[in-house]
Amino acid sequence: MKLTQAEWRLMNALWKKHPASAREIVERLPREVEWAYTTVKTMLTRLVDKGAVMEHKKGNKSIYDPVLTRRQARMAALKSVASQAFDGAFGSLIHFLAEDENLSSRERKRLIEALEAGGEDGAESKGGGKDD
Amino acid sequence: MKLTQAEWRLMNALWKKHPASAREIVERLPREVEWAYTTVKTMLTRLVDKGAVMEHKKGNKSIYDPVLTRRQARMAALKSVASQAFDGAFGSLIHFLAEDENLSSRERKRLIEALEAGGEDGAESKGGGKDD
DNA sequence: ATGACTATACTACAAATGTAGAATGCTGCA
DNA sequence: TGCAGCATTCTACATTTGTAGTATAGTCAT
Repeated sequence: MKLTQAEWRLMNALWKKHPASAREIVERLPREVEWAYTTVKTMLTRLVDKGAVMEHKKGNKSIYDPVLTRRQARMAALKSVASQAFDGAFGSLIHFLAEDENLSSRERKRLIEALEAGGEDGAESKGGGKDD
Repeated sequence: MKLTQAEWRLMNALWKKHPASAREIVERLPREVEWAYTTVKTMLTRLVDKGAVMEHKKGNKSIYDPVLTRRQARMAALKSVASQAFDGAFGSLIHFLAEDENLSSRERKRLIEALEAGGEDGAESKGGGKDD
């Protein structure tokens, strides 16, 4: 499931806390984003059509929940970049990043740790992955 | 400079070897991509308009060279994903990848090495980065 | 020269994306 | 019990993206 720029904004707001009404979502959007309420509604409808979001009526008003998880969306975004820009090779993407000289050495250290830890399928896979 | 999916295809073909004529580019596209010659021309024109490619007339025919380097394009793509999907934090993006259990431990090892090596601003910054 | 190609330039058009207004309907309060 | 205000639904429209056709013009071999 690929999200567009505008859709990411919406989804980010929804993932923050849900279920949420359109009104709540509007309020949570970053300051720079000044969308009309109806704009948000339109996009929510499109997201529902795409199956990324679920709509549920509480009386006459709609509340929304994500169906697509943040993790899934992130994965999809990265896969798409990898395939376009790195010959589909994830490794090559990561390598590119690892070489980025703008990465601070603090970051570097933390990453190395994450990499070392990530390998052992210990804590992660047992369902504890916070997903949305 | 952000490239679209189709533009990535063109640019990938152009980066392979340049300068190149539209005809040559068409031929280098991956098999699945069966674009009409004029389609490629149209897109090349758009890329020239965007400033990603440079056009140079040799007699009556056009030959093209990338202006945007592969490295730049990759950076831009990753920045865009980071900003949309990872709160703008590069580190967080990398972290996400580091945790991906599908990463083989060979990959993992290579990355750790790259990270350890990448820190020392040795060979890289002195202009040796192969760019396109 | 003229015909067969090939290249370029211009135009077209559908689908996706970003953005929002107008019409209509509910709802709670003065 | 009617209106002010918010929600929902429909419709609209500009821009970007993907894809290609047509018309025109240069070129090379006969």
